[in-house]
Amino acid sequence: MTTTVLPDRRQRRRLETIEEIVGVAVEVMSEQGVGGLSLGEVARRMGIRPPSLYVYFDSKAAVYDAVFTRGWRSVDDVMEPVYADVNGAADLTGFLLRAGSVYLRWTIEHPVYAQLMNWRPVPGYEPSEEAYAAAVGTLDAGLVAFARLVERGLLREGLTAERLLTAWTVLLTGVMTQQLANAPQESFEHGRFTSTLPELVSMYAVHYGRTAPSTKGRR
Amino acid sequence: MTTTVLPDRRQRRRLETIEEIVGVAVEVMSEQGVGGLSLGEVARRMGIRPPSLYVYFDSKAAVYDAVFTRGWRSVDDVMEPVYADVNGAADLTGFLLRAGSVYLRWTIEHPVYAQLMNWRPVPGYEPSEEAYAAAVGTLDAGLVAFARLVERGLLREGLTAERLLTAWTVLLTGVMTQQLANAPQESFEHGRFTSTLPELVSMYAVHYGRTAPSTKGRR
DNA sequence: GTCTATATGACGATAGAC
DNA sequence: GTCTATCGTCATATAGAC
Repeated sequence: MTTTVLPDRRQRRRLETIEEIVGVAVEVMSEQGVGGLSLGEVARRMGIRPPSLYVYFDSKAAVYDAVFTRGWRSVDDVMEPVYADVNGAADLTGFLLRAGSVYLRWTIEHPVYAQLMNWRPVPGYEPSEEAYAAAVGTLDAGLVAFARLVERGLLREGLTAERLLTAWTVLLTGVMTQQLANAPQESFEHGRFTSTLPELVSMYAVHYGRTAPSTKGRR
Repeated sequence: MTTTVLPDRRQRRRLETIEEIVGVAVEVMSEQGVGGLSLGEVARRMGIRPPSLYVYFDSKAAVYDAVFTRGWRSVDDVMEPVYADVNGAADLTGFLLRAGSVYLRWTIEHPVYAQLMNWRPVPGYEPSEEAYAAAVGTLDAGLVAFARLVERGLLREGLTAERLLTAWTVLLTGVMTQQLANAPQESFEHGRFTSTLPELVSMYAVHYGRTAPSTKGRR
């Protein structure tokens, strides 16, 4: 009884350790910079020796891959309820405002993840094929949502969903990059760049929406 | 005669060496990543020993500062003729298209500079006050140009030049970041993100311009 | 202004005992 | 799965001779 340990329990423990490593790694990156991750420092904070980390990750790049993948999965999680509403959204502006807010808030509150996912802050590292697939998946979900907006007649016809989404992501990436690079300590609510979102949404909606979203003059 | 070396000549030689160091440093960064700069590698390529570099730069951060400063000065140089035309520009769209093209082309053709200037790719480095002043100067020149556009009636009144410029830089930063992070090898002309510039300019001009820029229907 | 020599310290990763 | 020991490499920066 005391000697028989279920394999499941072992496995669970192992997964917990992996998650702890990832969490501590993100913590180190938030203090030292994304490119300043050191496995020695991670081990030190966990109270173990550096070689023990290699039981769970083959290399430092594998740790970055884990952070990269978890980042995109986490974005999936916060965007999913937003995209689920794409059929019920009354107007384009409201939908984009919500989608943009949720995404941007996530990036401001997870700056380490956002930088690793959207910039190239780590010399010599680029995501593995598997890790990259997570990013593609998130983009695909966005594509589906935008295609639905076109179908519903909220977005201009004659343009591909890809093109509409590209312009949209350019806007969001611009806000995120400016905010994280120039005023990273500001909150999502009070950020000098994040607070331009409503105006950018309006700009986007006027240009790419099927009808002007809040025009009084109809004939 | 042979023994008397003019101080001017010494000084000139010294400045040349400094520029060579900066140039080789940028070369190394373009191969190893912006955060992967190594002074040993710079010395190796110059055929000198690492300690000799410290005659010209006090620290590695000073080299980064030099690159950072030269980057903004170089942007000043390419933008100056564009801004000089702000009084002669016929329409908003044309002016913004030219300004955006010149700026974005520069960032795509100087990716190392652009990343150092606009992202935070180097753990532990942030620009010194003097270096930062160069960035502020470039921004100020943009502010002056945008204020002039407001005065000339090409941009909407009732908004500060700051706000108009912020929205504009968000657009450009979004394009730059997406292009450099996701498809850095593509040229300015054929980049999948840089090629959206005309559309973004149109979007911006419709929203922030005083009159719709290319509307056929007038009554 | 260049060099040699060195201080000083990290880092990622592996071998192999327990 | 943890450890000790270590390999091999590289880094920034300084002291002091020439």
